[in-house]
Parts: sequence; structure tokens; C-alpha cells
Amino acid sequence: MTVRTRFAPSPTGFLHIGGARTALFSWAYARRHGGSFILRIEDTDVARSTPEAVQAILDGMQWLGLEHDEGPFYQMQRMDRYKAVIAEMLASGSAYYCYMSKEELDTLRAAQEARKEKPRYDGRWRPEDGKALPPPPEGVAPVVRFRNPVAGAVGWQDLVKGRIEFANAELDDFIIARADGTPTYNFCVVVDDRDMQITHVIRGDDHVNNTPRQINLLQALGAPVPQYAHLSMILGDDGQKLSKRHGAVSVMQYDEEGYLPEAVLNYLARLGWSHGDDEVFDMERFVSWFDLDHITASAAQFNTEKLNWLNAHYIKQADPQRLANEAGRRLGRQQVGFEGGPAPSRVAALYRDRVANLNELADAMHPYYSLPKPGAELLAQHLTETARTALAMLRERLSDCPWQAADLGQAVKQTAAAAGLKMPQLAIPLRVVLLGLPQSPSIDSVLEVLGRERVIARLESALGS
RNA sequence: GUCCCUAUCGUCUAGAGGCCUAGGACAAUACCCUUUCACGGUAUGAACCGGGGUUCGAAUCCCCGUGGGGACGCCA
Repeated sequence: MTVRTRFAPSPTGFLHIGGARTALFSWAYARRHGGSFILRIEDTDVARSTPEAVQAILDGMQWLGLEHDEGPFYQMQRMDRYKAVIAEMLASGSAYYCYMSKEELDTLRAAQEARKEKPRYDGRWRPEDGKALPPPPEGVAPVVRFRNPVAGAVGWQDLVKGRIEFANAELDDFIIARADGTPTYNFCVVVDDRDMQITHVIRGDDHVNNTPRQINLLQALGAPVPQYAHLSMILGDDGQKLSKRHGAVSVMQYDEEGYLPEAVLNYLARLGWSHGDDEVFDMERFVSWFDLDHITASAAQFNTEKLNWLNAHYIKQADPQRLANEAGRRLGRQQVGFEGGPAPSRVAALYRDRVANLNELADAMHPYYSLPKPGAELLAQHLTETARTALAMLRERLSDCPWQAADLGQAVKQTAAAAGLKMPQLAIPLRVVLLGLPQSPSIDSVLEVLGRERVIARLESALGS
């Protein structure tokens, strides 16, 4: 049997980090076993689903590189199929019409809660042998409920959490079709998982309570029951649960904040899953290692600092040209272009092991492509008379110096010595003049990359000569 | 309230009864490297929620408690 997994988000918002990890694990499991990964959009909540959210989810998946093999399937386009199954169930007696109004239900639930009972439907419209049902009220559109077994228990061997079992007495007859005829979540999932021949349902922890209902439904339909793996949730950096109001951000936000997708992927893979002591690995290796046995059963707290570390690691390894392109994309938003400046990939190479994200890289590259404007305080502190004298000497020396880091380093050192200064006493003013900053990579490589013309122009402009 | 899940350093985790005086990573601290700032290197501190069992032996198995989380929708 070939493995078939699915990621089934509802398009009511962006793809957040928890959803991304669920997608990653489903994707990896399918890849690991040479199976198929299916994308299904669960948009039956017409009031809250939006096309923008669908696009946001697609964008997020694409940015991460989680490609699906089938789909995206949209549940709203499968209405006829759901309605046909509901009709079958009504005919076979595994589902029935319920004429209870929302108000009556609310009253029932309130009374149950007042008695400290678990709120649930009381089965008043459920047909039983020898039970007299009231006549259907006039003008009330009924919902359709699933006739859940009353006795025994329903359970499964969860691939993450082990054996889980629920007493059927805990489950009530849930609604499978609303009064307007549209099917509900638990029902659509079951029909789709069956029709799409899903073998492994990998989803969030919050669905554990839906699973027994779905299994009962599957069995009523005579369908095979897939394997289930429930992933525990991801908590925010502060240990609080993630929600729209608190801490949950779109994966695309990570792009904006300068993270590389491979860093986010690697971080997510390690959050709740492990392979011994391995921390840094690419997706190819992840897929070859991935299994459900090493997923943690308890919730995990998101740690931005570790993500930052991984991001810095991947930036150090990244191709300078790619980094330059990413920085260029960002600088472009600030109306800064690479035209007329030093080779972007050389500048990126100078900074790639000094920055933790792409925004920092863009900031670092900025002064290479537009004249820096050091603040008055910085100038006053570093451009002292002695410094200016030494810089003037250096300017002379640089006009005929071979333009190679080693020679340039020598030139700076010798100038400092000739002026009676320590190396930093010349190098730092030089940095301020060239880049507008007191720190930079080694001064010889900065000179080399910036180029003779620009260096001399910036020196002369600073010295007012 | 009821049901379900869960519990190792601050954080992510290794650990499938003896390999554990509990390992790795991030973070922290110290030192080294160094023309600055970073990077990098080395070292240090830091944990098995509590109580009962089972066993020659328990971080690992069982029970109870406690903490945390989820669910109880004509949302998904």
C-alpha cells in the first residue's frame, strides 16, 4: 500500500508556524515512503473562508518548498459528492433528521452545564425501535445528525501518542449537515479521506477529540480507517499558546524578517522531532531520516534564538550571489540599487558570516551603494586632527597602491606607523569615512571590495580636499 | 464540570530497565583569536514535577497526586 498523506488547512487566515510544521511532517512522511502528499483546502465555513487566505497558504507552502503531488482540492467544489453520501446515510439509517432549533440546543447545553455535565445532544430526534418521535414541526429546516454507536468504545493506535480510547457514551450524535444542507467538518474530512485514499492522517493535537467521531463515521460507511498521528502544539516564545491575538505569525513574516526558508524548515523539523543529536540538516537528509517514532508527544516552545542561530548558519553557507539578490530585493524597497557600486556578490561574501538575517545583510551592504552620512557625534569622536592628517597620508599612498587586500593592509599599517598611531586609531576613522560606521569587516578587504575610485572619492570628500 | 493528552537543564531535545557520577544544541558566563564589531575556538554552570509501587536494579514500567495543554459548535 503506498502512503498517502494530506495537509488540510482551512482558509480563514495565513499559514502559521504550527500549520507549517504539520505540513512539513506530512510532506516528509509521504516523501520518505515514496508516497503522495495531497493538499486539500477545507473551505466549508463559507462565512470565514477567503480567497486571500487560500493564496496566503499557497504562498507559504511555496516559500517553504513543500510541493504537493495532488490538489489543491477545494471542499466547496465537492458538494454534490457530500450530498450524495448524506442521502445514502439517511436511507440506510446511519443518519437522521433532527428538528431541534439552535435555541433549544442552547437551552439544553446551559442546563447541562448548570448540572456540571458534559454538554451534548440528548438524542431526542434519534430514531429507536419502539420509540415514538414527535411530528416534525412545520417550517423548521432540519439538520442531519450521525447515528453514533451508544455502546462500547472506539480507539486507535496513535502513531505519536500510543493507544487512545473513548467510550462511545462520551460521544453524541454530531451534526453532519447544517439546516441549509451544507456538510460540516467532521463529515467532509471523512468523505475526503476515504475518497482520496488517505493512509496516514498527520494533524494537530487539537483534532484528537474528532478522531473517534471520524472513525465511527468511517465504519458506518464501511470505509477503511487510516492511521492517525497527532502532533502536539507549538507554544510561543514566552510559553503561551499561539493564537491570532498572541504571537501567531504567518510563515511569510519570516521571509520579511530575513530568514532563509531552509533555516525555518530545519528549525521546524527539530521542534518536536529528533534524530539523536543531529541539529543541522537539509531537507534531503531530513526526508531520509524522518519517522513518526521520534516525534515528541508533549508541546514544544518556540525559541527564536535557536532559529536565529540556524539562520546565521545557513547564511554563512549560502551562495553569495543568492544572498546579494536577497539583499537587493530588500534594498530596492529603500530605493537603493546596485548600479554603479561594487560587485554585490563580493560585498555579500564579506558579510555573510557576520549577519544573522538578510535584513542585517541588506543594512550592511547599504553604505556600499549610497554615500554614508555619519552623524556629527561619530565624526567628532573619530575624525580628530591627528586622524585627518593620517587619512590624508593614506589617501596619497592609496593612489598608486596595488589594489589587493594584502597590499592595502600593508599600506594602512605603514601609514599608521608613519603617523605614530596604533592600527585602530587609523582603521576606525577610515571605517567611519568609508562606511559611516566604526565597525566593519577587516579594513583591507573593505578597501579592496569598495574599489580605488570610491575609496579615494570618499576620503577626499571627508577631508574636504 | 466531563472526557482526552502530556511532564528530562531557561529553551529544543537524546534516553525503549543496568551503557546515566543523565549526552547534544540554542541561550548564559569566562577565556582565547583579533586592526574594530562580529564570526570562530576552548571551558564552566544548568535538568529526570511529587508520592507510592514493580524489580537485584527505574529518567525509563504501573498507580495516585500536582502542573501544563486540548476538546466539549449548525468552526475547522
